[in-house]
Amino acid sequence: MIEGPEDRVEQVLGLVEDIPPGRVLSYGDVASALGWRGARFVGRIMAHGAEGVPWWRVVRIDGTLPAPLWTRAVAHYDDEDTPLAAGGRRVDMRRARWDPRAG
DNA sequence: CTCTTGACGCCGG
DNA sequence: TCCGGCGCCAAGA
Repeated sequence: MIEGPEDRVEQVLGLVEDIPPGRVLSYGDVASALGWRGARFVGRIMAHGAEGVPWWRVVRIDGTLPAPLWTRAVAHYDDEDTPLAAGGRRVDMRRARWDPRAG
């Protein structure tokens, strides 16, 4: 199976769409789940082609997102009852982190 | 080809 | 807990 850049984008977006409401994955989680180690590369894909996918379900390892994005994401977290921590300033990774293998 | 730029992550202080 | 520094790796200039 030969994988080009296009396929990798498809794999990332496909996995992101599978994340259940109220749960999240870190950029690194997405990368390792697909067998890579470039978390930044996942971030780059999200920044460029994440239209149409639940982008707010992919956060940093510490449960945060860049300020401008966090502002928009909070509304979704409220909808999906995503567990937050630190006074609503970050996702509670211990409870919200999803295991792609367990499904 | 070299240098800069990130929706990242780990390690000190 | 909150920065700052450094490594990482593909894309663009």
